[in-house]
Amino acid sequence: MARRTSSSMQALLGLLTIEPMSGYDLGLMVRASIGHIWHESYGQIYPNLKKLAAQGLVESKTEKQTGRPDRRVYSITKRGREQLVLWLSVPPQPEIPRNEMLLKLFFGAQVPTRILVGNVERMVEEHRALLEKFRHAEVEEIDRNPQYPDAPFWKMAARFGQIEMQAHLKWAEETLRELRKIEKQRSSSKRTKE
Amino acid sequence: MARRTSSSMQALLGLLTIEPMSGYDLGLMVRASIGHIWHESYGQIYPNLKKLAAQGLVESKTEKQTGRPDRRVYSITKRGREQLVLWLSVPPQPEIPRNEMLLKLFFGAQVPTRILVGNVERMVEEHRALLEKFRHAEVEEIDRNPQYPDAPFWKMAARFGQIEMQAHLKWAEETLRELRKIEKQRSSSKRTKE
DNA sequence: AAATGCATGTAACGCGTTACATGATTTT
DNA sequence: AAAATCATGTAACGCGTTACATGCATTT
Repeated sequence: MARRTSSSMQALLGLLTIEPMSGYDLGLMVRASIGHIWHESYGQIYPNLKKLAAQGLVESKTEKQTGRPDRRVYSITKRGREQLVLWLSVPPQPEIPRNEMLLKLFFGAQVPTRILVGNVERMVEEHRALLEKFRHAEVEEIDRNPQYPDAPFWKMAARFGQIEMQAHLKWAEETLRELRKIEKQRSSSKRTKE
Repeated sequence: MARRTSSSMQALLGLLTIEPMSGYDLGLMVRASIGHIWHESYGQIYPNLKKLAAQGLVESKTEKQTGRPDRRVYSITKRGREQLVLWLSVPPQPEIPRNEMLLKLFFGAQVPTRILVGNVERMVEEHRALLEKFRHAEVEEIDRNPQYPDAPFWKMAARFGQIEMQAHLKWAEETLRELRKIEKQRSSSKRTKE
């Protein structure tokens, strides 16, 4: 049996402690606010909300809206909170690493250096954009609720993202310098061969 | 259709550029040497090697051994190398984040602080152990082949791991301080209530 | 007129892990 | 005597993505 505690459902349960939300809202949230911590696709969200409801961990009511489709808003139940605390008390399993960019760099000797340079440069751009986006979203969210009991924990998670990204950017700079050195060496060794 | 370029097979193909290896060797390698970059389980490795062989991207020969089971050693073919270069030239897709530890911290208000402290402390221990392990493995591997064309790229990948882990440890220290502050606040507010 | 946003959902499929099976040898 | 190491493999299952379906309202 492949038992894995399905952290997907627990994540949804946790997010519903913040406030009642629809599946759509949850999707927006993982995309906009906590995207650097956790991701869920809608293909996961909707079925899992149903399952949570079947287990009595959340309950839903339909909100009629004019002009747009009805919203099915979920809120966490008392039993849901109890279940969440259980899950939160289990030590998190460490990440299993699968960094495609690093792997491709690891095999870098097989391809022209400019491809690797492009990869790293693209990563830098993406990182800068993400850093902006999440810093913005988090600062807003935290400052909107100054005395909120969640605020300090959100800040810690946000800090992780910032510190990690800074480290990645530092590495990227260092690596780009190295790659350009290799590029020069290769082109000069080509010249001496001719 | 869910087409995902199955980077698992490409990873195996890439590793076979280093030297011919058996499935068992590949498993050892991802566990010991490049474990912070990439992971594969044996349940993936063996079937994927078969598929690669069926496509003519690798070829195998059986090595008889006395006393222990025969080894099926795979080597990459010319077509395999061509295929690998194609894959290496495709921009890597960014990681999809799913950090269980961070997520649990994000919901930290729901549980006693000591649980979170425990989680972070466990992470620090794991990180220190990994840092040791991989630094060791990489230094060995790189220094064993000083003039090897792969060496500079392996170094870059190794540097990534080091820089990232340092950043994580820095964050962990900072976070432990914060958590202890919160712990004190909570216990003092409990006293004033009594 | 076409595209985007709001909103919920299902089906198909691929990927990956875990567990199991086998069996000899060496270490504890 | 039991456990670990070497070595290859298969089967079952869960997780997650992608693609598709629907349909109205607003924006371009």
